[in-house]
Amino acid sequence: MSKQVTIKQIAQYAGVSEATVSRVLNQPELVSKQTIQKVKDGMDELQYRPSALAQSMRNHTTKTIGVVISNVLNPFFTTLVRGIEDAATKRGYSVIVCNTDENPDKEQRYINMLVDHQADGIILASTGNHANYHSMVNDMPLVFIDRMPQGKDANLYDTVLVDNEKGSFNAVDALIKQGATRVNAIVSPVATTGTERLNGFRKALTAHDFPIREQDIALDDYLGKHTAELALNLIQTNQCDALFCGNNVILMNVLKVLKEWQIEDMKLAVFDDQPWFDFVQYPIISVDQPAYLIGTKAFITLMDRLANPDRPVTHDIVRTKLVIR
Amino acid sequence: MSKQVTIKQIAQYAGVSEATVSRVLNQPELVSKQTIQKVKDGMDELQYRPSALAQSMRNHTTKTIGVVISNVLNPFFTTLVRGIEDAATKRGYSVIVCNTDENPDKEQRYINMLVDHQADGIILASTGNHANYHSMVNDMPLVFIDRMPQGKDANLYDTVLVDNEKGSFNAVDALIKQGATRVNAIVSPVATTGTERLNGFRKALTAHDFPIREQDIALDDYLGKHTAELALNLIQTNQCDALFCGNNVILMNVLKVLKEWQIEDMKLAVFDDQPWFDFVQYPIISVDQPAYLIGTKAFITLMDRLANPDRPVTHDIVRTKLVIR
DNA sequence: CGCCTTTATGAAATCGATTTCATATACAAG
DNA sequence: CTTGTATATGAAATCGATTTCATAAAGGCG
Repeated sequence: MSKQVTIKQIAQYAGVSEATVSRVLNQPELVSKQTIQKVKDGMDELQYRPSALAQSMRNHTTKTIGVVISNVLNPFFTTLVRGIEDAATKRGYSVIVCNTDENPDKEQRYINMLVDHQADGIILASTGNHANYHSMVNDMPLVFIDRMPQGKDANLYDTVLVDNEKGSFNAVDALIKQGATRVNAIVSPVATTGTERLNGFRKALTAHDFPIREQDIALDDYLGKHTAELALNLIQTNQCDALFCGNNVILMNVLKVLKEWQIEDMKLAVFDDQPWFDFVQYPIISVDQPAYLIGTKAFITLMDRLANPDRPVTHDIVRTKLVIR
Repeated sequence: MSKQVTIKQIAQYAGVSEATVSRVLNQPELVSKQTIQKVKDGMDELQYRPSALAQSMRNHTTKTIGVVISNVLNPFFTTLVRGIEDAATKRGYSVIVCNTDENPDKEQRYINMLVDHQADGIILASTGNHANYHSMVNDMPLVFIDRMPQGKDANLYDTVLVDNEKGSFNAVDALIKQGATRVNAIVSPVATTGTERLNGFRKALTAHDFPIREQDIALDDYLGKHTAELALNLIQTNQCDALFCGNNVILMNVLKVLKEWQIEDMKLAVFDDQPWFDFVQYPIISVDQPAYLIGTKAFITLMDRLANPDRPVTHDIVRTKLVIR
């Protein structure tokens, strides 16, 4: 702080103007060999590092992007974030991560913050409750991940999503093929993913001529406060022998119930895969989403958009993989 | 980008100087009621948001901190980061997360980047290979977490750590009390934590009059490429009946080996606790670190330091909790 | 009514870079 | 020796805010 070395001091040291110092960094071909040397000596001597702040100010680019997700504690998002960060770092970008906890107000605040900081773009797993993103971000590029954007601006933006319906279909289909006779579901109604996963669930039942009973479906709240209760209710009143969980958080809560009530016989399927599923006593069927890949793809999409703001909107759907245990 | 509304336009709209607009935001008591109203109308009308960049430039504070950890994919660090972010958000700070993958060069680059961006401070889980942090960060406040700083600058900085030795001691002690007759260990030699955890392991053995055999100890590399191999080797050649794992990543790899080789009888203990340990067929003994708390404490320590740069260095050690299953 | 203090405001400097425009020197061609 | 063209450099404007300093108007007091 006190010791911040500026371009001015380098100029002074080398006996040249600030413009020349700047040129040494940005267009050295315009500067004579000897001057370059003098300036570089000064930079080494004084340990000069240009202020990224001042550069951003002048250049109108911060080399920073925002990532707005619901929660880094969810390993799906963590992996996704890591994918983004690795890609970003390679291209000299920094990443600011924001957790919305599925709270639209928080999402709003974070987006404002990112706009204020002039992030070059935002990658967003939307809570889905903002009608008008465009007015919020003011031409800043936005890439939607994981959840479909909603509202009238929806088709203005690039997306990188997974095929929730198909993934869920496959998982439930596998449950039934493994002999399940009554499959229940717990999904989170947050954003678009819950609905789509439920559609897959329904279609799989139908494909096997199973009746669709609404009491076989429970809608979880995001925070998971009542998941255990809901699960227990399904299990006890419906006597189901298989449960489809809409995400890894739900599965975790279901496992708690099973353990607590010592329920040994239950077929489980879940959207999203985690390494530790291998070690659980139940043979968990899971839909593996390429979270890391979604991250890198989203970043690349964002870069493309920055390079070419007027190119047509892209909608990328990445493939899921069914894991049967 | 194109539409960025500046203070100038508000000034124009309200027919006042830029200084006055700025005062409306920062010292409204100096401005007359009517003028405030005019200016605020302008802000609403044009949807003005001050450029955080320009403010940072002028105020020499970015309201941004850096968090440098080895890997967000490690749930311990994720939880820690979440603790930091929640605390930071409450105080209006943004967080930039950086993954070093235990690579000192990456650490170096990220710290440089944060210095360039004039972060207000850094929270750092050091790889431990930098002799001279002070020359790198140039008076920027630094809080070390998880790992002890090393080198000659070590005692210049605030720390928030856990008692690795005691935690490990308790875990190994518990293994033995559960009947283990030969306990082996796999730890990561990265940073200071590995050594400390190993010390705890040794002391526990000694306390029970167990001999300490060096072939009972394996040093893992961080990336975990050879963990499985090492584990298998310990198990097969030493015929151990209990394994102490230095962190959750190591445990995961050990579980893979046990599963692959269908080894059912193995007592396990691990430093760090994860929710899913509850569902694994082995009754895992774990040392629960309050990761979230470490995060919030680190952030608060950083804020204290910023508020009072000359206050004495603090060394906070948070308590671990033994979880026996 | 003249002087002094408050109150309200603006002009200009500043933060640390980049870039445009002007200028000075060196060298080549006529 | 003059003119023209590269080549190398600096002065000043700029990015969008904040703050100091100066000043003008308004109000209080003897």
